[in-house]
Amino acid sequence: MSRAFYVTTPIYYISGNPHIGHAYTTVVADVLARTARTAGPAFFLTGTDEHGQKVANAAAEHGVSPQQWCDELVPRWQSLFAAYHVEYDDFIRTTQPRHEVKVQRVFDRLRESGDIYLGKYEGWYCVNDETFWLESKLVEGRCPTCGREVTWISEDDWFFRLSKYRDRLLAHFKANPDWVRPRSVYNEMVAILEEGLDDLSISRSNFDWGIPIPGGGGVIYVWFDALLNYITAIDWSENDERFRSLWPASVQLVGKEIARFHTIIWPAILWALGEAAPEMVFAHGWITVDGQKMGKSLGNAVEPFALADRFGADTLRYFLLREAPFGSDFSYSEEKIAQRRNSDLGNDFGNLLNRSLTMVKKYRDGVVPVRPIESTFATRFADLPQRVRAAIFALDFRGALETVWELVTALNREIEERKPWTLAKSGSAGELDALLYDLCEGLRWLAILLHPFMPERTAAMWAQLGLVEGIGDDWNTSLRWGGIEPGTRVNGGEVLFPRLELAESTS
RNA sequence: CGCGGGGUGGAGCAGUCCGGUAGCUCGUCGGGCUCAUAACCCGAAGGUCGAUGGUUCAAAUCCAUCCCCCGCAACCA
Repeated sequence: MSRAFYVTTPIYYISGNPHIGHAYTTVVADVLARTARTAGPAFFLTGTDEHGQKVANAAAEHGVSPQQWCDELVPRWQSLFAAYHVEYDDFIRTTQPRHEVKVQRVFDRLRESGDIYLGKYEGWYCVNDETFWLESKLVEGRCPTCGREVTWISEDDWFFRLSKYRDRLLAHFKANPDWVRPRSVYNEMVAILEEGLDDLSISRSNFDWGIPIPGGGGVIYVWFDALLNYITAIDWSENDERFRSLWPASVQLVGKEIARFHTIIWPAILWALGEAAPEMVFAHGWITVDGQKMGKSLGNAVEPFALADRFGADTLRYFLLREAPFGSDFSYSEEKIAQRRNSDLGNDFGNLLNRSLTMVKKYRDGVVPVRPIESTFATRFADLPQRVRAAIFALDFRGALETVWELVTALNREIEERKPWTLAKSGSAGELDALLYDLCEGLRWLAILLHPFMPERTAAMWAQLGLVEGIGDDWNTSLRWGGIEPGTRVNGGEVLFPRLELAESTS
């Protein structure tokens, strides 16, 4: 049995509320998973990262225990994903026993094998940032990030022997130039490796909100804990058959700021355990606002729930994937969302549905006419599904959508060229039948092809076409020209993407 | 000399790795059509590809220097 397509998002650190960036990554994973499911088994994991001092602090500020804090926040993340029509297969929380026992098991095994050892950590430490600094990084003896005083710390810590894997990592990068994408991130990681690696301190003893180190001696460093979620969730060390059916992951999505954890530390940990590195780590760019990075600390984070209410989740999903090449930063603005919505979704796509169904009703009493003997569309777009799918699996979502739009444009053009209103008047019934059939069939294709991107709107469209099931079926069978049954009664209905009036722009 | 990304018609971007008519979307202007969400279709205008120098028959693309913007630097996707 071949392995399932396994895609992961980072697990989200719940020191605050979710913002649109979290929805972005998760939506991308959802599109991948939905597309993969049209070809075979797929598994989509997301979740929350709940340990560490910042969570403990946030909880303390609100007068609740860290566990209570997490329990209250997790539903917000889950409802965010629901609001964006994300269907994950599993949601892991790092405070769940299924995770904690396996993290401790990893710790024990690596301590036995010698990849985790007890050493002495000495250095300058900034309490505020929870960060150790090299003497050379300090700015006038103070923390380079927050400017506060740093203190000299000397303590016994557990270390992961990261340096041991440096040569193997470098060789892995050289041998697999596409395993980390995009290229810019790959280059950056290679540069880091070429500079050399230090062993990684993986224990913390100045706070206790974390997974206890087996045998005592503090808690496990939150990143070491968090990275392991990708294998603890799929039964590593407990159900080998299941684990082997999913690991190594097909695609692990991360933000570019955490690429080093996922492409250097993570494979090293996996190798220490005797497991394979993921097949691909893709580090995407940031959504920026006015050219500035969006984030909690800047206070310019976009509130994702109100946005979904205002524009519709599917419009946002489309916008996020269409606007920029995946991997690059892109700037966000409501004006751009509205433009995409009106132009691509309303004018081109939604209006195509509307005008086509109107004609079917007007000229053929709402019934899909007889199948034409042959259709130029059948040959012209025979390879469209493969091209779309290939682009999606290459994580070129913009390219995939542009490819789909070739069909949108072709159908609009076909109407213009063959002038059904003239055919109706001149009594060219056969020709009109053939055209209307192709339009309905083309719309059926569009609903299927766009379903991974806009699951809700395409489902509505499916119903308007008078279709009931099969929108998510295997493309190999569903995307053959001529699939819609003659005699199908179309329903029509609400305008799919009503035009949005743009806010008056004075600039 | 910390690391990295970017500067292409009015706006936003692709193209740069593997030199050889500068492409796309939006906007603007003109025309067509009337099935449709003033939507759709056709056509046009508009760029010395950040600057300078170099390599070459040929540079947005390769090399060098410089200017400007931005991100990262062990707990922000």
